[in-house]
Amino acid sequence: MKKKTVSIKTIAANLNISVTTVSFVLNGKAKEKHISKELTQKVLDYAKEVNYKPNQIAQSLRTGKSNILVFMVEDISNNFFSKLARIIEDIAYEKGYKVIFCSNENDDKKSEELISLFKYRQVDGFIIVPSPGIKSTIKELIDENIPVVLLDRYFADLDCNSVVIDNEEATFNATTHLINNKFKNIGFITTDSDQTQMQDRLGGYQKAMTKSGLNAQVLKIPYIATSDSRSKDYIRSFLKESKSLDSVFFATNYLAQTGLEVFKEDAPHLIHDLGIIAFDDNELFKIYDPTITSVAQPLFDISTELMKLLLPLLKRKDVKETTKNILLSAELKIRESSGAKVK
Amino acid sequence: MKKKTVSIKTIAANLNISVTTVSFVLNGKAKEKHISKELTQKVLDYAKEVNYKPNQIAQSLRTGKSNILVFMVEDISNNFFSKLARIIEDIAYEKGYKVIFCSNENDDKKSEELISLFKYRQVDGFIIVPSPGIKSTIKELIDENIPVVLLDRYFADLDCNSVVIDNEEATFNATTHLINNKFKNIGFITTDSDQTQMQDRLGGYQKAMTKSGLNAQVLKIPYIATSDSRSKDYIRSFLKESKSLDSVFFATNYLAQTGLEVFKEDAPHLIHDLGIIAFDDNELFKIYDPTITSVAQPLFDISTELMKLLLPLLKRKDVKETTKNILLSAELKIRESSGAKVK
DNA sequence: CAAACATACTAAAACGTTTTAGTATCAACA
DNA sequence: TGTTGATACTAAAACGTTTTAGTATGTTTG
Repeated sequence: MKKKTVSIKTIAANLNISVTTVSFVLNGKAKEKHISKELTQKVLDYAKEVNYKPNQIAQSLRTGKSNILVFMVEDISNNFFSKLARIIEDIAYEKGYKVIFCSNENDDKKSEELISLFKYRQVDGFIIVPSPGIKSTIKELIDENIPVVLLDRYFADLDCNSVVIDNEEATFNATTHLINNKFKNIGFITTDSDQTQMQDRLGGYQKAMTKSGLNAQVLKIPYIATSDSRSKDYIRSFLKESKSLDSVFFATNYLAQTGLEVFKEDAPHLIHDLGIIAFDDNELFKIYDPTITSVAQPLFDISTELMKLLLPLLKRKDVKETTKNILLSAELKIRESSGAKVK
Repeated sequence: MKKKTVSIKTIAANLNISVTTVSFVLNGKAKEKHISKELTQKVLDYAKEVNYKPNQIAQSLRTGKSNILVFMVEDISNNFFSKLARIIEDIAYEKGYKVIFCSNENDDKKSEELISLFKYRQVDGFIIVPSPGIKSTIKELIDENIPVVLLDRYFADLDCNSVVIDNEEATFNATTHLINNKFKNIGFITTDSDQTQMQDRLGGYQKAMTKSGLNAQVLKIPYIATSDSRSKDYIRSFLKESKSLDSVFFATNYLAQTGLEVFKEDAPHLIHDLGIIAFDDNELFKIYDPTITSVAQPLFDISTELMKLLLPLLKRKDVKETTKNILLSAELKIRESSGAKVK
């Protein structure tokens, strides 16, 4: 009935030895600390018998390590981030870390609150998709020697570990692919954001257009208008204004989704008539009609690189010694929607 | 340089009072414990000045509460679960709880490992999508007075809080909808699982078929074969064997995805010719061609009901007092794919 | 004027670990 | 014979809180 949780203390008491000895044995320091073979075995056996599990809270308090990592993204329900989360979860658990996920909605205030929250919760490390204005907060973390790796975007003039894809290369290649397929009036639909990933994506598109002597046609949707209804209106106007468009490049997965919805609602034929490329792949793109060409980020590589950066930092005394910026290439999944079916 | 973290002890020392007093004030017990207005204010002011944040690990150790909840699902990268996660995250944070997500892959061993892990990590409560064989593990949790709410499925003969949708009603209605639209040879593609949610879904389908005097045609794909390639083969055979099928009902979102892929690969016309319903909605279904009819689970209601059950338990002494089993209705999103376009 | 009560504050234990700085015993060496 | 060194073990502090059980005053009350 009164099933007391078994602690090191109870083990020590029941075996008539000190807690120190028990602790040493349980931490595998028996040899080093000159605990006899017999006693060591006795403790081990007894611990197993009573199913002893260390109280990790107590361990954390004493050691200052919580074995908890934070994975902070824009929105955990976004397919891209949840897929990453799944992979990171596996790697972390294998290494004895648990992961707390949270969504910052790309909002500075929320990001800062969450970071502060977890800092005082003594988490061991952060993987962060930073909102635009938290450079100084990130810097503080680093200065306090707390391991951080940035994901998806970074701050140009902040020396911080990061894993991002080569967005410029990706959109350059994708745009070039459209151009090679005889598309000429390629519209680029993006968000009005200063963040590196969006700037780079825009840059790659512009570079490809310029290189081919084509006219860039860009729609920047204010970030506030990400709510479906309003961004649909922006897209509608854009399509109306630039009547000559023969193809559209969506710079994020949710924009692609919204855009396809607009097509579906207003003029279904556009889905077949226009060339379409979406940034970020989706499982359903390959079974859409037409199948949708997309820029697929290497989920597995991103996750493993993130953890390859973060894990060593957790052991390190000085976090700042070496910072690395990993740049990965995205893969263009060429499907029907970018095919050579010019009007 | 030497930025010592500020603790209750340093506050007490600097103010020349006892830690007890500081603790009382900081916990809002000043009045109750007869701390004078002046001193109370002094402590409050000083704490703010030095930006004191309690060490939650220490608090947890002392109080036995971690303010951490576990949200354990089959696969956090599955759209259904990640959407739920996002909502639950918000509710939890608002109430001062953090959430650890984990994926059990519907595997008993992994589920048990994770539960054990978190139990000894002193999490305050669990939301669990249980794998088939962990009834006794769940029972142990309850017996140890640890708050648990089951999600999506449950154990028939275990008295445990749960939030599930009325799967039988949902598939009954959906199947009936197909029947009303003149479909007669309706195939039901599901997994070979004994779990309640799958049994109920099958049951609802069968009930509707029987009621209309139609012949049930069911494909049960072994759970092990959930890997794409093998389940595709099962679906292919099923379509070949039952040549007369005029419609298909997919019992899970990943089966729908796999099925649509098979159509796309083998006989694209089927997507338009067959009646199609998928269990679980997907953002892209409403922009597919044809748009796909689906059974949409009420994500918001499920999440809020889960938290409405769990939160009070966290405060309660005895978890077993009242257990509630919440049954929610799913919504049939009627779209083109189930329309009256019989061959 | 003593007992009772209210007010203002605190010492110290407790939560369950880890780790430093020991002690005690015995053998070996010189 | 006394120092050195290895072996086997432990007491107690520390991590930062919360909380129980106080103490020391001053103020009513019968």
